[in-house]
Amino acid sequence: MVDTECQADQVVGNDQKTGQILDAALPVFVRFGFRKTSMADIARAAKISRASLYLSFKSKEELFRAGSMRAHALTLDNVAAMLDGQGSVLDRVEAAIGVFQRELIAPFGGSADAEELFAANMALAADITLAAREKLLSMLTQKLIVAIERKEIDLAPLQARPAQLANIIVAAMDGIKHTQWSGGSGLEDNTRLFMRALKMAVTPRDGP
Amino acid sequence: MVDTECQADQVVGNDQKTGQILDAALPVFVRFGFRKTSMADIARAAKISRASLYLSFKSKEELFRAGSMRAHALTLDNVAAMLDGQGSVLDRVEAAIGVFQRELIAPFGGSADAEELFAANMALAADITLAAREKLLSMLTQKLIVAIERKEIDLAPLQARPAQLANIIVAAMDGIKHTQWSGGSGLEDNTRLFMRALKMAVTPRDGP
DNA sequence: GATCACTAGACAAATATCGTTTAAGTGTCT
DNA sequence: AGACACTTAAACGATATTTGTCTAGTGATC
Repeated sequence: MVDTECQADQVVGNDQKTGQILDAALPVFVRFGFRKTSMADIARAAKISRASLYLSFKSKEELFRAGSMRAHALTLDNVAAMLDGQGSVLDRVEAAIGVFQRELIAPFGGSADAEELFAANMALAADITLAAREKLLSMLTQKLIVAIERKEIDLAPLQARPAQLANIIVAAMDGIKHTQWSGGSGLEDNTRLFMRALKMAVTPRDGP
Repeated sequence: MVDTECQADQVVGNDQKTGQILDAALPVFVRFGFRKTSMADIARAAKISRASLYLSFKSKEELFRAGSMRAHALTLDNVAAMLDGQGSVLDRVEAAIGVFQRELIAPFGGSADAEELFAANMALAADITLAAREKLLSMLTQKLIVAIERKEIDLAPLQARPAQLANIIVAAMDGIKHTQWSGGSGLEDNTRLFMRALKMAVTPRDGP
């Protein structure tokens, strides 16, 4: 599909210059959407010339793809950090998903242009988004497996395998997100409610 | 310079349709600035066809002028209400100026596009902005005169006439505004500080 | 059925943007 | 000084978008 050779370099901080450009470009994209954001806008935000942009990225599309990739990579780092933190598995999972939501969904939250940016992302960088979702899924699954081994949670009553559980968590998160876009109460509230229910379902009972 | 015949009709609620359009258009202008806002954007926001926009406004410029006029008119109404409220003159003046700042300055606050919108406003609707400033000035002056008659304040120590005092209040507000645009602490804090100082200067002393 | 308010769509002209190229401007290293 | 890498402003043709106008409708109300 897409050549991944040069992209990996431009994701985080490998190339310092591209990183700075993307850091400046992302807020502009978030604010104006893809279509209304011009290369001149990005150049101004990054405090370099428009010509220099084309030294680092060969098109607006590639720049956007790199930006999307960077945003996803940085968020996944933070998600991983959350999963390695303190507390019970499900608390950490909840916190991790909170990070994922806040950093990749909330910024575009609700406004009309959010749709455009989301659509552009799917049109130009669907593979990146899906890959990030896969990564999130595997990280969650891994943590769940560890928790099961430590008998911190028990999936037997649910008759679910770890990957399945991780799957419905992410799916629910996604569903809640889209619900909220059509106007609802709180994005985080619904997520927490779901996690609370889940926690009750998988917590081992010491009793008979 | 500018024919004021049809403008007065389109300011507040005289023509209901134009009012609805402007209410929808103003946030779009505030968000994207004049240049990046297209007639299609406004039509979408107002939930009417692009063609219909031209039935109410003969150009994007005229629509913007009408929008600017409406914003100023509505704000001046609120300012007048504040000036007719409770409390001492200077408290009411402070509150009124707070309204003026919040509704006409803060929305465009600080961001890079604010400059563009402000510049567009001055290029296309300078007369409206200046007229609003005149109106504000005369309203303040009127209230100060009444307060002086009631011996609520005393301008003699300052050796200032009411119009002069109103003038420096508005001028200071303007200066504070521009200072804050270059990044500072609080717009309202500085305004309040100024008003506090002013209050001490004009409050009559009962003593010897 | 006539009238009214509105709309979708097409249209030329004006404007904006994209991506490329050129020539010149930086500063650094030898 | 000269070679060098890096950046830039300016200009370019090629598209793409926006503006403002116009026509041929649609649907509701009288």
